[in-house]
Amino acid sequence: MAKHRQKVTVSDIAKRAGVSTATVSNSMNGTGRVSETTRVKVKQAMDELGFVRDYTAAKLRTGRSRLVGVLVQDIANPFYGEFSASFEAALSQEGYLPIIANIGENKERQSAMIAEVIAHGVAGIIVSPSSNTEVDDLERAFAHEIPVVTFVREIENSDFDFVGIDDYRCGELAAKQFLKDSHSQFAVIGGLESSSTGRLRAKGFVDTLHKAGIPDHCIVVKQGPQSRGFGRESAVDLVDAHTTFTAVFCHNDIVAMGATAGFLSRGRVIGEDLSLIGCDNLPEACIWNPPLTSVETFSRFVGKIAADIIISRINGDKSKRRTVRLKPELIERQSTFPVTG
Amino acid sequence: MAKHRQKVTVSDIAKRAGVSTATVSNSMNGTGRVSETTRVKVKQAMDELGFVRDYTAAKLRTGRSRLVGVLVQDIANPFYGEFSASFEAALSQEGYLPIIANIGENKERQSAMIAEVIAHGVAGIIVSPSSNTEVDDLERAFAHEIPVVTFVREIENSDFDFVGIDDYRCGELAAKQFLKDSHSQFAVIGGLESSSTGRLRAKGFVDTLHKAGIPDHCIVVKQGPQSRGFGRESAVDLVDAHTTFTAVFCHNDIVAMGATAGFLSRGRVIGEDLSLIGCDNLPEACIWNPPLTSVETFSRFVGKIAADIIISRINGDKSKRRTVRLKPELIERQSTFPVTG
DNA sequence: CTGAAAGCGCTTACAG
DNA sequence: CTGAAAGCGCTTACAG
Repeated sequence: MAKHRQKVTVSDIAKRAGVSTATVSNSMNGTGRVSETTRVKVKQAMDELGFVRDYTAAKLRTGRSRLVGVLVQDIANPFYGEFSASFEAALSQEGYLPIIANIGENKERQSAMIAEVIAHGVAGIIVSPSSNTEVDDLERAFAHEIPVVTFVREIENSDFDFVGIDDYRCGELAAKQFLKDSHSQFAVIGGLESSSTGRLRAKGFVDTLHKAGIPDHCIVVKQGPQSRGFGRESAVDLVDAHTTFTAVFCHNDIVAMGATAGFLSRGRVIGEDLSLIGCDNLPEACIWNPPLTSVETFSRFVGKIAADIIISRINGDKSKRRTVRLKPELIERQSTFPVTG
Repeated sequence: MAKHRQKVTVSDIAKRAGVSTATVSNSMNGTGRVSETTRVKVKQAMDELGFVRDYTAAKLRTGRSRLVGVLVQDIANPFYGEFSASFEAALSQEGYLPIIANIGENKERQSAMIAEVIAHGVAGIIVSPSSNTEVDDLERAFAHEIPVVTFVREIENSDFDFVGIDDYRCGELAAKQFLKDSHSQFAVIGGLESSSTGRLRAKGFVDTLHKAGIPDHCIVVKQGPQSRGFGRESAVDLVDAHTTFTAVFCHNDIVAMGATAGFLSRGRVIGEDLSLIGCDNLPEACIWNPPLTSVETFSRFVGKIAADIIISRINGDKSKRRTVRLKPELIERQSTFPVTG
């Protein structure tokens, strides 16, 4: 095992290579003009001494850093897992690394974590805002001139760049599938009115049913968090309350998973007694029981695009607000089926 | 929207509060002795001016930081998602934040990312090592006196703390279940010989079968990466090669998912034609088709314990190597069933 | 209990 | 193309 060595600094390299610290810095950053021979000498000195640069010192001096703050509801949700993997890949290709924090639906923690990542000197922040977030809550970053990109959930009337899915269309696609299958009584489970995704997915669903002449009393809506637990409880509650419906639209696949289990616990089998549609099309959805009909929301694209936008903002892009809304696609599987008779 | 303000520094606070910078620093860090009245004055000045401390400057001066590097194979794997959520929660409670990087099975990227997080000044590193990783590959961190904790995959004969599961026992549990169900021909899919998890899970499985008198020619082993794709391909290959077996042990649930789909594409239905056991007991496993029998590997506990260990090391704990191997538990569901006749 | 000053490791005008 | 020196925002002996 190697000895613990003293930290090797730019000035050590400078001495070893017989040049100034300025030249070492220019050489490793590709700035200024450095002759080819000097560059080689510097490189060699670095290798010999085992130099590891200190971004911390560089950040202090320049104000620039290669860290990006990532604030998500819950990294354990596979949607965010896929998102993060894709985001991290794009980021690291450009020499950046993510600092990740879970914030749930907790606005106070969101504010605290924004302050925290700023204190750590991030060059930018991407955030899937907690429900009820208003412009002011993310304001602090602007005061520090740190670019902010929102994703998945949009903050209306804000200057924040946004990348996500057309959530209204998600609900619309689900409703159209159910109408095609001749359903006439419906339930919606999950999604918070206080988040754009919750509001818009439900609205797209309900509006589309209304347009098809379905009256309000044939649609029951259970709003709530995007968790397995909420999906399960809601399913049980609906059955126990003798609510009648044959088609269930879940806010996302995690909720759908909970609901599937909840219905099963009350003897209602998805794909036989009930049709069910989720949202996100998680990789596992195709082997669920039954294989889940779900609306694809392209987590990996969202991650890639979010990375592209934040990097361009970090690099000084001052153009006006950018919003990207991907078109969702419904993937039909065996959890939905036509009503017969 | 607030004006872009100048950065507020400790010396601004000092001026505003009518004290020295030393007093401001002591006041916010709880170091030295500061009178109650002074502390209040300083706090007030910070609030008025909107002070956000700069950890970067503090790190440069003290050498201490509140960032931890997290290197995983793939954050999109729900096992690592659950792990990270739990790890981040425990970490942030102590005022630390994770920098996350995916490294896959790429040793070069692993080395590069270790250097990278060190350059970013992390206080510690936790890593689930790429296959074939040797002590030397993680050595660099020690040279910088940065504590390293390995998880999931163990590097034998190393000084690195380790937290993970008893992988040999995972294989043993799966084998015992199959034997109890009277199977006599077996397949193993996934897991690399060059990683401790791959090697030990397979070994535990095969050893247990041997002990029960099962000859080698009744066990086929398909080693490979822990991916859906490998699971799918292997399943197809096994069927196409007319290999006979009724019981399949998959390295983890992700591989099991791919294998399930692969077998299905060749007309072999898990739970009817074949018994299958996965590893990790992902939250979704209970609603798969069929509900998956899986060995629980306690991702959340692993995350919590990893956080506890790295924090104690950061805080100067110099005691000898710590290894934690959690006992796995088999959760029986409908993907396994007794052979009849 | 408080203040003045040095220094962490970089980068960057500036002068050569 | 290169070098000497200042300074980023903190913390920490040290002197009072």
